[in-house]
Amino acid sequence: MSDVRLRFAPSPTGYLHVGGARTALFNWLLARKQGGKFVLRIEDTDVARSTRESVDAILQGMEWLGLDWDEGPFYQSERFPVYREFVEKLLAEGKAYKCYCTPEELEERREQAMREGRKPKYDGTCRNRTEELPDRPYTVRFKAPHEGVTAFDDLIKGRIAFNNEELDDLIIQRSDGTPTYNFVVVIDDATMGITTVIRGDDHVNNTPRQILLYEALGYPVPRFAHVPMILGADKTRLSKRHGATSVMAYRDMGFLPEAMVNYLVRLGWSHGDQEIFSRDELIEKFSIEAVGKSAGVFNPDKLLWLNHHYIKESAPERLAELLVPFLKERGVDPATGPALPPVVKTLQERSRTLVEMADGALFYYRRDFAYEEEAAARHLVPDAAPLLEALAGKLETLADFSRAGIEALFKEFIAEKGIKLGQVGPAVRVALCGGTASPGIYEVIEALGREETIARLRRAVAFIAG
RNA sequence: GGUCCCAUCGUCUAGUGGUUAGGACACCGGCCUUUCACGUCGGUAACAGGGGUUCAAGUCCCCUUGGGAUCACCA
Repeated sequence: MSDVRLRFAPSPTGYLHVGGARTALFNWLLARKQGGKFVLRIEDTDVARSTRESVDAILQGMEWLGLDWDEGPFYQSERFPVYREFVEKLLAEGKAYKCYCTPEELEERREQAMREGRKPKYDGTCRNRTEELPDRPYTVRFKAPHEGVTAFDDLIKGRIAFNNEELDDLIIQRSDGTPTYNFVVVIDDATMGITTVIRGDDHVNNTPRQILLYEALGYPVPRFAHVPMILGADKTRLSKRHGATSVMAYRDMGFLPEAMVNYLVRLGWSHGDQEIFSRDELIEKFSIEAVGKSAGVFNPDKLLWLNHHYIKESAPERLAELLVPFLKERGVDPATGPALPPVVKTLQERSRTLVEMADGALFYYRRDFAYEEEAAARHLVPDAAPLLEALAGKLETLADFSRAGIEALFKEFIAEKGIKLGQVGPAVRVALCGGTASPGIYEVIEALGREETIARLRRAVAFIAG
């Protein structure tokens, strides 16, 4: 147990995307590794863009990935009084001031500054105003120092320094009385006792002004770790046009959460040459310092490979359960055919996703499937009919109806007939599965069961007969 | 444009001054095999460029180039 506290603070304006999920994962991992607390905070100060559905989608994504939180979710929209209090405090202490400049004036000065080649920052018109202007709308600005340097040691990027003259007096409260982002993050992280802030590196430029705020407020400055963003194949920010960006979309495409977690953590982080990590191993081995500094390209192929790996490793019973919705989507009720776990077992090695597995399982549950034309023409030929019929007869009386027993029967059968497996195997395969790509025929027969196997063999015989 | 960040195979990365620059995905070949896969063996493929520092530089420093982030009464 330690007093380390981390947080994930998404704004609920959409689903949980892979970038956010990775940030959440890093936070969660570090919290678990150090025996600290992981708090979840919903940044919904922008009431117009925030939705309940989005909050639910984010929570659902976190749950799917197995990222549980110890405190929260806290909602910023419920903490406005707290923020107001801190604004008043800064105002009273002279660390903030009321600014009466209108958006139009600001915009105009900004443009003029740009034209004259100066920095487009607040000119400080109201900074030293002594009298109040009642009845005029105002924003509250933080009085930032104009000199000196604000620096911090980023856990990922190393030391980063900014000259304070680059910063201007940021607005902490809008004219409608609501607080702004850079202010509430600081108040929240400070009052929630967050010790390490892990977030996307699009926030590094916000960090110095936030540090100044911590100092003005008298709170200790947390440690920062800015994680690089995730890119698409063309090296631009990952977006929908690169494919799915929602983690739940990956579940729907048949990915396992452990594959997603393993993929996400290895994108930007490594531990020697190791590629596969169990959850416990990650908690043990993860370290934020080992996260790389540069942005990384999201590689669907590698995700697929990892998913395939975890599908091969998973218990058939678990996979069977996860597979049901995919089967139903395809109009198959697994209760009407062979038991699912044995079926899954025949498909694990050749399925990279549950979608592929569901497609591969269809033939087990469809009795009147059409044979693939070319396969039927090549293998369901007159010569094969007596062999299939003989096989059906032998199978009827087979005592040991297991994979091994079935294989022994086939060996015996081809020895008797003086043929090779290649002369009857393909026909059996087409008869049973409808096509030429399938699991091994012994496994298929075992999974299908005696009765169904015989029925399919005889159906093929009838098909050959015309 | 200002500020800040980044830079090893196509991609994810190992590498903390001395390596035949390693692994993984993808790709290509061999083997295995009743199909498809799995597996296995092997192969192609990288230090952005230029200056320093050093006996020695992918590793340290500087510059260039290239990418990116950010500059709101959005988060």
